[in-house]
Amino acid sequence: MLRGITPHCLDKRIHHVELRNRRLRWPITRSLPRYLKDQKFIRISRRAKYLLFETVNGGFLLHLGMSGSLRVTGVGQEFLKHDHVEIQFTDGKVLRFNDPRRFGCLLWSSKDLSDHPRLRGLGVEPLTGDFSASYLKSCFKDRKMSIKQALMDQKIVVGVGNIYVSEVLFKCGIHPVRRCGRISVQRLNRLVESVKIILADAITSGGTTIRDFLDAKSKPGYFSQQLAVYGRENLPCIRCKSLVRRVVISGRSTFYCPKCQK
DNA sequence: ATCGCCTCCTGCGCGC
DNA sequence: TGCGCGCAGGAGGCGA
Repeated sequence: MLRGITPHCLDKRIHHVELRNRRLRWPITRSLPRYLKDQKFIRISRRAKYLLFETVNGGFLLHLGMSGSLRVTGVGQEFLKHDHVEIQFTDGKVLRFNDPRRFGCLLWSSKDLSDHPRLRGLGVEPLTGDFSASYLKSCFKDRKMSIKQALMDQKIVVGVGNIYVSEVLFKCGIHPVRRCGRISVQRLNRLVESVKIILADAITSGGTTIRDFLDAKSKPGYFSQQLAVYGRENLPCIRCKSLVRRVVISGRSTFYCPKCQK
């Protein structure tokens, strides 16, 4: 994602910004076109599920929600349904933000973006050394919530969504309703390993490649045929053939094998 | 402090 | 064939 966008947008003069629909999760500031005109993005980075676009005078956080996507195309190309923002560069390229469900957001701030309230208090990045069994042990100490909820808590670790949490817990053999504070360090080690493998896998197989950004609509980054348990209620577990169960935890479907996961 | 539940929105798949 | 309903997801925010 980041690598696909950056070469087309970094250090390019912004010629014009078109706001076609401001009503996302939070309204996009009306002033965005004025703020960005004649500026350049001097840094484009990522934190958790946010992309950070910075100019010398401020910048914005962009969250894709679950249905959002970014495209790089040429000026004058036909708009797609749900293209909400277009940023035109002086070289004739444009960046478009499309989000059918409008769960995403674009938040302008004139202050240091890394200090933004939306980023404050976020947990560690899962694919770094900060995410470890000892880290989880300290987070989970005296906590009663289920391991499923704990893994999806962005204040603990970022990037684990509802689909992948089922996959992770299946892979390491932990029951989704198990209390997080009552898991041995040995099992936490397996859990950490599973998170890293599942997420790295997801990025490789479903993550958007650089090529996808040029005039192609990118699809959500997961493919149901590669999911081991998610969505497989009453189908045989791929490991032991027991029937996969579905439970609702904090309002979200959760899938697990009653025999493989304890 | 911590946790459970509701909410936003659109597209899709299902059943009638 | 067509319509309408219910569900799916990330994460803030509120009430208990």
